[in-house]
Amino acid sequence: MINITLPDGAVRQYEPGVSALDIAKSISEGLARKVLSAKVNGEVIDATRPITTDSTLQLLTWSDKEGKSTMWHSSAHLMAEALEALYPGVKLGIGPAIEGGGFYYDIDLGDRQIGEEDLRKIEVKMNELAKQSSVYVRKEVSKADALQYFTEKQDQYKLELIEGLNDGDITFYTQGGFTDLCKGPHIPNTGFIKAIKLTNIAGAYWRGNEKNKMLTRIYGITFPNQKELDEHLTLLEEAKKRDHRKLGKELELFTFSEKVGLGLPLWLPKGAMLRERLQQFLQKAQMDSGYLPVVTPHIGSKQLYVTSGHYEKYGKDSFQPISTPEEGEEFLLKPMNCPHHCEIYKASPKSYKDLPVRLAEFGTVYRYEQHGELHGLTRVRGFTQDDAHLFCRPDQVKEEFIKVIDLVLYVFKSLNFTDYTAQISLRDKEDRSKYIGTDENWNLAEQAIIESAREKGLNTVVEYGEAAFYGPKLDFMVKDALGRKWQLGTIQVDYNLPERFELEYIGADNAKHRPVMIHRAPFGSLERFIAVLIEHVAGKFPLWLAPTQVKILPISDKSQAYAEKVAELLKNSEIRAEIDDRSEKIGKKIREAELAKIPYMLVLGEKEATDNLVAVRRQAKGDLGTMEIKNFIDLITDEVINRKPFE
RNA sequence: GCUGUUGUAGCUCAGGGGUAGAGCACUUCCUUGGUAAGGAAGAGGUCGUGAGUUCAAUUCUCAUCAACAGCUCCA
Repeated sequence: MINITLPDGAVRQYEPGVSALDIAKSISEGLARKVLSAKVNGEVIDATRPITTDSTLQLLTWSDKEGKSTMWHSSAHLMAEALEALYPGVKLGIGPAIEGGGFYYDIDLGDRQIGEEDLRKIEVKMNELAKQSSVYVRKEVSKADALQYFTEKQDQYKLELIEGLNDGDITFYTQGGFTDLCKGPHIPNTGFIKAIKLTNIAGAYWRGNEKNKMLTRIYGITFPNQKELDEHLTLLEEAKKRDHRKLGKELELFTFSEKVGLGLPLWLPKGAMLRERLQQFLQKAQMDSGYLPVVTPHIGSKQLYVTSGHYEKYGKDSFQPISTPEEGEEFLLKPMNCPHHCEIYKASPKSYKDLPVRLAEFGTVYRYEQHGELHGLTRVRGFTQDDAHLFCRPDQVKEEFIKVIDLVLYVFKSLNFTDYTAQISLRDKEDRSKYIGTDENWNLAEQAIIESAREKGLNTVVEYGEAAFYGPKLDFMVKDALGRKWQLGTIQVDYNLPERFELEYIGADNAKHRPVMIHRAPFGSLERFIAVLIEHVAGKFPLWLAPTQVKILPISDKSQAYAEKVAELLKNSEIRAEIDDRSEKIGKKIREAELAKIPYMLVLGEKEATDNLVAVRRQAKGDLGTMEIKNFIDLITDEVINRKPFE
């Protein structure tokens, strides 16, 4: 007998060779019907695999992340089965579950093209196959057999995958008439898949390489019942309503113009006010933390970027140099502020007592982004970084780095960004050719980041190959309405630029030393930050940021004079208020202010004018009753000072 | 840049081989109304751009530009 330890600590005894599904059945039939896969000694496997030794066991169902993942991966196989049935000769690439939910399969349809109608047909076929409750059968195969199978099938993609695998590690899974190369795990049978939705078709390069053939990727998602699918679709609809591109237009925050150029946002008055609020907020925090403001031009001589190394790395993929008409001098639109700041550092000799020097600038930069990359405000060609560069002594690096983490966390906290991941972006483990600088410096920098993040107790993930070409980064990633991840705050340790610019300070020993540079931007860029902010708050900005805080709604033009008086009082208290003096009914004025997501509305009529009161209405909440003007001002001021969220 | 989808009024969208329509917004007039849409009239578009097919193209075909989804990229 073997001992099976369950998550609650209970230990049960079974015959060797028992499966997770058998164990589930021994607990309850109901549970057994829900088991999708199992975690045995920390490894997720088929619920039907035999367990032969003492083990810990967690039964995975739809409520577990890994359970969902198993279901979706099996759904990808089900889709592949349907595709083979509908389109004989289709070649299959890979078909995994996706982290954010659902699955895809990359396929080569040859000369065939498919569209939306085809997706519906495939869904029908999948449903038909699912109903057969075909069992997913696992089989270990030798490399030779695996190669032979897919050679007969003439599937070069699978053959390529098998070539990269070791003999002995290869398994096939078969359900119904379909067999795929797969390491598993899978759900017990296709009958678990009750609701299917294929969402979209897109192109994807084989193995993610631009030089390879582009395959057709079909995305889908499945659920154990129709209700959950419907809920999921509703949720997607809701998310689309929070899209910053849609809200940016509706709330008149920003716009784009083809004539101005792609990816070059135009900030409208309300958006500009929001932006300025954020800038002032961060400027204040930076002033308090010993940063010094600097201002640098939007272009810099090409030589500046040759020195920094950016020209060699990105010169070809940048806006090309602009030249003077007579002398043929060459300048680049600045794609980053660091080189300029290095030259500011160099403007005067530095003593070790001067360090750290913290130079801050809201620097607008221009980068050539591939056409297909442009995306609302999150990926643009002209944007403003809340940039700063800290020049410090090696012994100050960690302390400074930690202070920067604190600043980023302060910013995130002030804006209620609680759901972020701190990503430690290091060099690619194999390919180091794309990085500049010595191994020694890289190791120092990577070490500094890892230690600082650990000391701050950040919840981190390490990503190899995500470092900048000159140094490792600590990136703060936040998701948008649709769950796509974006990098906002970033902190980078850099030993390279100080060398390239020959930055120095005189140490206590009266000798020259090289400072270390820290790049940091808590927002990342104002554009991207605001985009994510809009989606997070669904356009309902906290009062301290709201472009218009109060809309004054006189009931008729008899109350116009009183409305103006109230507006004046609010203005004196630095409250951003507007009067809606149109000859419209109060109901309509309220409706429009509600839709514009204005936090507070003041309904002013003859009653209020007589008693010197304001009737307050809160967006989405309704009538709050009347109060003294002074009390209303206090209410607003308190909410602004404490940076309360909208609720 | 690549694959696919889309492109009609300021916005959201309908239509369709015989040179265009709705709602909202806008302008004017009437209305002075108490917590999510008062009424009337008016103005507004060479149907993304260019070419081809046709007696005739906004509609069909091709190219091109842009947006969207994904891929690749992201100093």
